Amino acid sequence: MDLPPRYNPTEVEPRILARWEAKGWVCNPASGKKPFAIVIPPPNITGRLHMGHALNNTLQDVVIRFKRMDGYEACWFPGTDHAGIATQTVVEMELLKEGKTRKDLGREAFLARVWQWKEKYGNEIVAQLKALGCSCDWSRLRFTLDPGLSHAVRTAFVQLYREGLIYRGEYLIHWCPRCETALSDLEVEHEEVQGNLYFVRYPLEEGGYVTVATTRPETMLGDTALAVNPRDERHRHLIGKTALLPVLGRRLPIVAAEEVDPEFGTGVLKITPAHDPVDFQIGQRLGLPAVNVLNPDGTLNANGGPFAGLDRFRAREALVARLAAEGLLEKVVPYRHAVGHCQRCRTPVEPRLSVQWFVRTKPLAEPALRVVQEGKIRFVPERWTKVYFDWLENIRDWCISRQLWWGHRIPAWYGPEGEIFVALDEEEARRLARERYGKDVELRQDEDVLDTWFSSALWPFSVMGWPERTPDLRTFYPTDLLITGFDILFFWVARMVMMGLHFLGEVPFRTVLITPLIVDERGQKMSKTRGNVIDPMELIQSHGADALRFTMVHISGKGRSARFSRALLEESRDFLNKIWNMARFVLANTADLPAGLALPGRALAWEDRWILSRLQAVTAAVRDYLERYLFHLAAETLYHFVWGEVCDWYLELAKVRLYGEDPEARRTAQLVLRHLLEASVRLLHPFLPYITEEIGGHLGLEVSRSAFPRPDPRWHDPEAEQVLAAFQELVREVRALRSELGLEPGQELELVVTGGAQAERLLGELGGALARLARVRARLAPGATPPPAAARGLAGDLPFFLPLPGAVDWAAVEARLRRSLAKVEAELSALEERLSRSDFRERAPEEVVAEAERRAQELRARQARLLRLLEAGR
RNA sequence: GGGCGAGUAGCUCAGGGGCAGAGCAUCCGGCUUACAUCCGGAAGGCCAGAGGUUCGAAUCCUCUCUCGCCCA
Repeated sequence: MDLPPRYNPTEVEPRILARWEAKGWVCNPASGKKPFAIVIPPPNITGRLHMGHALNNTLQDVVIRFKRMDGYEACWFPGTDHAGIATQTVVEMELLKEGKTRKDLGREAFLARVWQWKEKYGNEIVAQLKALGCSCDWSRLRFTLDPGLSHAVRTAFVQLYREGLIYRGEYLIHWCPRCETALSDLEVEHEEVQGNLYFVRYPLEEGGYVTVATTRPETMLGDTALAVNPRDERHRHLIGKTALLPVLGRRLPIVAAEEVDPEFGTGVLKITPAHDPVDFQIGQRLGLPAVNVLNPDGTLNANGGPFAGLDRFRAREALVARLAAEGLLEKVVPYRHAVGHCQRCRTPVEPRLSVQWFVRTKPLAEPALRVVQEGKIRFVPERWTKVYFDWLENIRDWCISRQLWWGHRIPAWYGPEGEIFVALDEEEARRLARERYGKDVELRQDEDVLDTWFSSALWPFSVMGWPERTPDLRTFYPTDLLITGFDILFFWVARMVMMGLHFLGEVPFRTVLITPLIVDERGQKMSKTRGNVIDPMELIQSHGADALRFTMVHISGKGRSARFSRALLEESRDFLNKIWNMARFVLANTADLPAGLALPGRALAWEDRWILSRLQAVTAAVRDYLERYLFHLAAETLYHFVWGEVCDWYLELAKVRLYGEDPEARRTAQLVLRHLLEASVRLLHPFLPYITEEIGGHLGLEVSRSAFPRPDPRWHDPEAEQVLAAFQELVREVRALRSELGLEPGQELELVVTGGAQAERLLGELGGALARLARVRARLAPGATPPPAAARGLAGDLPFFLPLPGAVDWAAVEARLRRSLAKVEAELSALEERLSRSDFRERAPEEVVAEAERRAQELRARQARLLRLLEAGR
């Protein structure tokens, strides 16, 4: 067994991964084990792994591995998302390089091209997830456009339509002129931009004019009225009069509308029902016509008059110039306002009147609110509950049709007079049409596809084969946990709850864990434009997936954002190296351990009892943290235990017996070391699957399929913990004195302990350990007086001195003693002040008072000893 | 405008009514046969500010300030 002194993840990880790949993580819904299920937030097929994925999927894998080891039928359902707009755009860009557009190819050929692209690049992210160590059941890998999932989408659509929860109609929607599709409210991001407020004069029919302020003058070509607030004294007289639209001369009635804000602009509002949501409302109410002036690509249509054919922003310039020339432009003032941008391509969106499909959300939102109120779904951290409530309480209908080609085509067919036949497939639509018309008629399927999030909303059950009542569905639905970012709380989480409840009558998951957003080390959001994006695959290649995972877990406890830095990654790498060397040490020193020896029944040393006591406490804590999804605390606990206790102390203590003369004692130390190593790799496995599996291999253990340790209260040993605490204090004091006196670190000194409760034990049973860790020959001499050349110290309740050959730097010794004294006295006086107050004694819990008294007594003893040492030195 | 989060050592952050913690950085000393990706030691804090609750507040409550975010 010849392990390199430095852990090399790039050699280990691919090897372990191949082993996992060969065996798989296939779940069996009929195993009879308690199920535990997670569905993955399906990454886009266009995507490559980013830091958010790394965080998210690491946490999911931590839970799945923990549950699997803990005896659950733990199933992690993986899959990818077709991502309508994103994917279509990527392929369109590719086509553009060949000088073609999707329209040149036609729908069928274009779709063939997208599928080709998907086959080639669409599974890259799956490979990346595997590299990260994700133990998904890859045999259950799904894609949102798979036949089964497409069937689920059509089934859901048809049912919702028949229940009246999906409708079609002409409404004002958000339109992206670049993507040339409708968008839902959520896909529009508002951004403050510097624009202008244009003050335009509208001539009145009776002579004179009124001035209207607008940020989008080009839309005035679609004006069909002006409006003022009826309570506005300044303008009330205008109501009922008629204005004339500049350039086009259209007659515009001046109407009263409560919506008009008298404070904005001049207090007169132009009404453009086809291009503004508020105007649309007013127009609907007052029966005003709506004039659409925009083509789908953002150029002005025939209604634009002389500006027809111009892009909306060019048209704006041209129109403003024309108004200025005609003396109708009163002024232009700079104005900051929020403009909606397409989430995908950042193009400013336009409100546009068009016929679209919508989901009636109120009836779906109500149950989704209730299940969270009733605690059937729990958010972690809990504060996200409120955000979820706020959105659902103010929910608006969801525009689900997209004028794209890539996606689930809307299962609606139109008859000769525009009758709608919504059906699972064309055959059923034909049947419905035949029933209606009494004969076969020409049917045309709706050209549009569904919002990608519509299929995502069905994900937790569509991956399990719904609408069939599959064994997976019966066993694993509802799933237990969903881990995702807050950015898709509305897009996805809320909608899954709505759909899950509607179609299955049960929540899709019981707990929603919301992860922070990964930002760079300066706290900046990672973005391509900022150029601060970190590629997790590059990190995996340099430091291994384990190091990345540990870093992700480390920062996962944050609130809204979590800073990633390479320094943290290196810290994780160092930890891996520490684990590796702990394993190396244990393996090398236990190679001769015969099989069949067991720990129970052996005479344990203090340090054995101590570390086993600590192990059981750590095991209990880690389990508790994992159950509560407090991953960072679990990881921190293990980090401190492995490095700070096992490696820093126990391994060093074990060396005494490993290199000693007593074969039985040596065996005991070996057995404890093996036990510790094995327990450690099991505890660490969910976080660091590769290195632990590799070490497990050397122990003859397949860690990933072994049992997660359970705490054993029989090991709980407060006495041993106390003894070791005293021991550590003594070692630290001697080391500190040695360092502060500038003594040779390696030089063996004599240590004389002159008192203290644990003294005998420490010098006797732990004498060898003391010699090794503090490099001293220790002896007990109660009441002994130190020679003039001696450094004095106090460790806990143990006064001691180190006789030194030469002169002693008394100033250094004194400084140390005085520092200790100052600390003791500060604490003591605070404690005495507290104890002297009668209300403390009366009202504080008994044990707190007792503890304070015990502590005060201890401190007084310490103080006395320090004073005596200081005095003696003079 | 409404809401949420953060403010603790030089930096990044844990902790969350009863002794103020870690890692990194700094300083001093060490290649001690698991590990220099290491080991030993030291220094470093009015826990943003002001009130309140409490025997006791970094921790709970109120307000203020600063920063970040979400929704309109």
